[in-house]
Amino acid sequence: MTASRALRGAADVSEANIEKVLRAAEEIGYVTNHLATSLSSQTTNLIGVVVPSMSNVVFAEVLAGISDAIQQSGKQPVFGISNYNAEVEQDIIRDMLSWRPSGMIVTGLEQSEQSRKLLAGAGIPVAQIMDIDGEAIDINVGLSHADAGRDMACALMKLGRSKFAYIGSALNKDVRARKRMEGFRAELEKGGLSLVTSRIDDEFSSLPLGRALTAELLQSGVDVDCIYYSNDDMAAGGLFATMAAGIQVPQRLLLAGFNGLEFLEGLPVRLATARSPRRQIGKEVIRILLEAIKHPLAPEQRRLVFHPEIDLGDSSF
Amino acid sequence: MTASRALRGAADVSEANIEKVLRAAEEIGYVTNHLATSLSSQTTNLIGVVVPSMSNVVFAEVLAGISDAIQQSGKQPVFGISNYNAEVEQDIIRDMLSWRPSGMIVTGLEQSEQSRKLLAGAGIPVAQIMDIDGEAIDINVGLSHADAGRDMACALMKLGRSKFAYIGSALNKDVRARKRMEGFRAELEKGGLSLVTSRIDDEFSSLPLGRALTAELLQSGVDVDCIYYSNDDMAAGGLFATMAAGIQVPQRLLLAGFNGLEFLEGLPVRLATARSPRRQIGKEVIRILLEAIKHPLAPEQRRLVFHPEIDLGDSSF
DNA sequence: TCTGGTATCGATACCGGTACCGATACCAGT
DNA sequence: ACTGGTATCGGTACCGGTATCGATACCAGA
Repeated sequence: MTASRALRGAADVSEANIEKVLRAAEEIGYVTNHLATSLSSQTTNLIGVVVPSMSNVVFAEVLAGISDAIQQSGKQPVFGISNYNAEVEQDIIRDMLSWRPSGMIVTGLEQSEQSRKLLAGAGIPVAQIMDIDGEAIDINVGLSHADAGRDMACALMKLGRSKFAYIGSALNKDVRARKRMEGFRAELEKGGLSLVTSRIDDEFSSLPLGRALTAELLQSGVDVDCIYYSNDDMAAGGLFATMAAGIQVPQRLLLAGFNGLEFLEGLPVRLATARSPRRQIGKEVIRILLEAIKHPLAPEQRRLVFHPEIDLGDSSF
Repeated sequence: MTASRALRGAADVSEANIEKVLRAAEEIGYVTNHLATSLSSQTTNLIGVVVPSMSNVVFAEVLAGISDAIQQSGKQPVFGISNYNAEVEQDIIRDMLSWRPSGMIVTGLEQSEQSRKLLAGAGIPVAQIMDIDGEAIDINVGLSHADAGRDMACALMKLGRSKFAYIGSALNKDVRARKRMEGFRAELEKGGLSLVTSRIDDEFSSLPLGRALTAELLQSGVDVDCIYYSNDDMAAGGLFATMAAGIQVPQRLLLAGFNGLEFLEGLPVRLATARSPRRQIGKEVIRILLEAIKHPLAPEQRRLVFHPEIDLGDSSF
């Protein structure tokens, strides 16, 4: 017991003994067994985090935000990747819960029925991030993607654009991209307009895919003056398709994406986009979750909504 | 005990009892306590994985490869991010070991003395990935970055280029980029050449940074016909700087990067690069590690070297 | 000298599983 | 009836810590 206390820096141990224990620990290369610690104390320092993908910079940055914010707290994040698959997600959640984490963070609001039940019944704070269009289990930090789509449509119409196309990918998997598209379309219709055409692929979004779909659309000869993309990667690909086709962006054709990724700033043309507060979401969800671990939170403290700022880039005039 | 056996699907339990136990478990929402399981059985299904960054697509893809390959095995990866900081890495390693994982994967060969001691003394298989230029603790899967730099220099000289510049960033942190640069320079010198100029920044590599450094170099008026970048992101940024300056790539100025990232395929010009086998490294290190967990491996089985293939893109003629 | 307070220490019972091994039931063979 | 094998089950110790609480030593004050 004295050794245990000494190692944990607890009170009620004499200096001499602390010294002795630490030296002995050093000597034998002692490493705490967290399994025993956690089992015995009935608490862990684990925070489970489930995201759909890591190749996507957006989630990489959310995780970075989480990593940073969690540093001081003594907690440790454990990451899982669901590959946009609800069943995989459910397995990951079940597995994470079996380690008795002190909190959970999952992406989006669309978990399987079983996942929701597991999370709700775990007796720990659960945060759903990125999206707020739907009903949350407990804590909810994110933005309205439907609104993001609407806002962009609104801004683009204000710039005088009227012949819109949409280019996206994997909408069946990426719920949030779909919500943006639907919001975008709804707003167009409110303005008396509608999508002239669209291209939607099953693959995941990427720069080359954006380029290919855009090239195809341009070749089809349809007359459009603005393309809304599922995200920045796709839009950047679109830019290169227009460059190859000799089309002036944004003068003749305005391209708009979503996320406000850093690499946009290096492109030949500054495309329109909306900045998603990725790092901030990571940071804030940790702050709220850590509080919730300490004591129950009021409903209004369990929800944090961000409003992404639209950046029209070179398209602003 | 019967319940324990039934839940684990072990032998020696009657059908009737299995049924009964499973139903009861379902009813009370039983979730295994992995802490207890692991403490008792003295083994875990955890594999610790430490990478320097996740925003970098390269590591995201390595992790994806690891995730995929590990699926069937019943093991579970636990990721940690060191932010290119050896002290942070050491803390992460110590913390991971305290969970008694059955294997560890760390990035690169340059760990702190203490980290190496911890890993070597953990009594589990340890794999170091990405880099092979140095001495490994146990298992080593990767490529020679020094060779990658040399090979690229060799290929570029063969194309008749002679006035070389280097543009890179954060070389003090990114050891592998530095090794490429050094290999590149060594090979130039072997060919009787040397770097005309170079630009090295302290920030992490990014497309905008590559663009800025390249623009600066171009403005300085130094006469070069080829720039070697620390990686593809930087090179892509360089491409946009040359486009803005009206310089023909690759005819007048050849740009070369490293990694062979997917997004290069969407750019207006196909830059020179060398494909790093990122997913494969992830896949193979898991294969080897899982074997090593089962039984000790001979030295030659503990080392796997990849040879990145050079792709000159549009520069090939 | 006795009492009570403070600082320090250690015995013991868990935490929730699994390994190990002995117990039990049942059946076939002799 | 007895023996031995097989299938199934459960008691007990233990994994490596921590919580709890009582024991001990020492000192100041009455």
